Amino acid sequence: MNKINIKYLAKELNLSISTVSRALSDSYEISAETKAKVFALARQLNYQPNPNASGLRGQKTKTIAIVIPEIVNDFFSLVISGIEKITQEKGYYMLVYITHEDHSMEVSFINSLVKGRVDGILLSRSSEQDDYSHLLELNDKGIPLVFFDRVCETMDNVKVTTDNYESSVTATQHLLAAGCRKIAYLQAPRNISIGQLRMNGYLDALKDSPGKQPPLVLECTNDHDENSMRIKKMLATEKPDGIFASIEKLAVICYSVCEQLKLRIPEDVKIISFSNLQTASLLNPSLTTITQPAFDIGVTAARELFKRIEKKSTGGTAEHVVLKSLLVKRKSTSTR
Amino acid sequence: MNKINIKYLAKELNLSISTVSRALSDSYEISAETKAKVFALARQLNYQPNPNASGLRGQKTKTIAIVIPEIVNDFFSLVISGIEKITQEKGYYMLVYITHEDHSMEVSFINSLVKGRVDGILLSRSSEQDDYSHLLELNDKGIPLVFFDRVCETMDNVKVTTDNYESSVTATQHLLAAGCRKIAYLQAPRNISIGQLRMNGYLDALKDSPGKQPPLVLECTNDHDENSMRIKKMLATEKPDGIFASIEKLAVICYSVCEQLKLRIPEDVKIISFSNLQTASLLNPSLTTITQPAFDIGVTAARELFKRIEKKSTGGTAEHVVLKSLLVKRKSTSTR
DNA sequence: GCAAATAACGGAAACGTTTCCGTAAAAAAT
DNA sequence: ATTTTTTACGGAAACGTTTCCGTTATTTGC
Repeated sequence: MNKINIKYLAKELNLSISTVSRALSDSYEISAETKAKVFALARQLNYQPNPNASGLRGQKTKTIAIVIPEIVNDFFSLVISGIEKITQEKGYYMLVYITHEDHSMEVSFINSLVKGRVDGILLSRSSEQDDYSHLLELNDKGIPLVFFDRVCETMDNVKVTTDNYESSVTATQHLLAAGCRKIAYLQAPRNISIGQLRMNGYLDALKDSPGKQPPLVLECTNDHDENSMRIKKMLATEKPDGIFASIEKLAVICYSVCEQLKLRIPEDVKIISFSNLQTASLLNPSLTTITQPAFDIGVTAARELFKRIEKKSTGGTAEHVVLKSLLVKRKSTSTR
Repeated sequence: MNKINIKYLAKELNLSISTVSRALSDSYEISAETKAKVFALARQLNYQPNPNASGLRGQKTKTIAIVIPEIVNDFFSLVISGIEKITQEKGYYMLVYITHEDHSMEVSFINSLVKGRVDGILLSRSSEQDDYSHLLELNDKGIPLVFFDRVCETMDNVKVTTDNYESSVTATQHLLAAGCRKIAYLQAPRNISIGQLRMNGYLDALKDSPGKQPPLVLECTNDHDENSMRIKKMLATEKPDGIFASIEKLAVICYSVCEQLKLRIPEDVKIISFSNLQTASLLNPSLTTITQPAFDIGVTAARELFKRIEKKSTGGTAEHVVLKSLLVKRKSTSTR
């Protein structure tokens, strides 16, 4: 039924297959009149080249893959938006894969991509395991790979992140300036690359502070209820007057826990968090955030990827693009 | 460099190409020993079939497309999650396209898919224009198409929606029971299929109410600031004591506007909205919602799609699956 | 005015699968 | 003991492109 292929066009126009193909790709070898005729018929019949055939022949797919840990999350949604914008501009397709923070899913998915299903990959690592042989294989096969947000420090690929360390310093200083004397840091589970940077920012800011208050780090897990319990216990025993959540999810838990413990925000405890929550300003009370330029991260990462795809030079200058996050002050850290 | 194909395996094992291919697909024509040998080597060399080649030969792509109006939205994120779950189970890939509520983008994307890039399509319509010839073409070409949420009523494809009408009745009755005497309905822009159903529920609920209060419908646009202005004006002049937002975005605007006008929620005006906001319970005040089973919508729609893909019978029984939404009562409609 | 360059096109190979068809040997049926 | 069936495999076509190599005409160079 789908007989509108090059062969059909060729027969219809009394031309050879190669001529039609060349005409469609606007080759210089074809006369203007012939091109016009071919284009006219192609448009009239709504000819669309078979992607499998061109992909098979040219080893191109016009498709990129994006691998993320989760999707019900405004940060990743915004990143996807940004990537999608560039992808559409370039006329490419976007394959989405969600690892659900499961390293083995990341591995199996990447392994299924090494065979030329996509022209390039955008990746935010699931959990920061030491094992990244599956990613090295991509480099071996020459498939461009660009990291964003949760990168692999030890690999020599392009990375797009934000100024995690500096932002953490800023956030901590903001809490200090708001009068906090005991600031707890909620550490996100298993993601060394950004997690370590953020924590270092917190630690260093405390170290440089006038009061030199000792750090109070609460390690969190991937389990919501477990985190809730730990935070509740920490709030009850340690009684911090400031909380710095390294990820949004933990800040949200704090809100619930504070309500349970009848702790008032910001009077009893001030809260700040890395977050891209669209409704941050509508929360009760509105949440002070370090907001990452998520959309720009997507745009930038995609642009970097297409540079490699088009140049076909995967190696070489492995830049590290760092975008700036923004401190948005709201009521959860207000002094009154 | 990517020389690990069937031909290579065949040469290595001293077998013919066809034998290897059949062994890999577990054909009954191949002896157990041969299969074992082939599998062993394939696994050892991490052989992955070339998707373009199999796609070209078999007209299969192991890929589906999902087309949505936007992605920075918990409803659609959750739907994607559900779809992705099934897609992973089936070993398929998922192409994502965002139309940004632009009908022409929907058309051009669908047109680029008719040529066998995907085995099936999941679609939530952008704006409900009358023109759906591009979708009819999919049926002509035999590419399975399943609608979800924003469906095309007049087409004979599978549709997965929620009980929009009944939920709207419930929501309106909830406001009535909370004592509202003047309930405004915020109508979402341009999407007849669910929009009309939801509004009808509101209208009918009012009609059947004891007070028989007249309807108060505010038509909204796709422009945030414009909506904000209209809502502010409506609140100031009409002074409703209840607001029923047909989509989440409009409810969020109400929160901002109410703050500007110093209107207290729920004392001065109660608000209910269709919404899948994850942070609904953390808003100031927490928002009463009609919550759609977004994840289930994704799962169901994907299952329906795979039924058609596997049966290869696009026509036939075009069911309409209706899932139930849930009324979650929170403070924005509390009576005290 | 003849060799050389160019313009415009056709034939066919190649990409990696899957599958139709064929066929030798072994097993089963008569 | 011969015919028929089954088992297990090989050869080659086909999917729809792109591109390498020709091959004619026509134009250009000298």
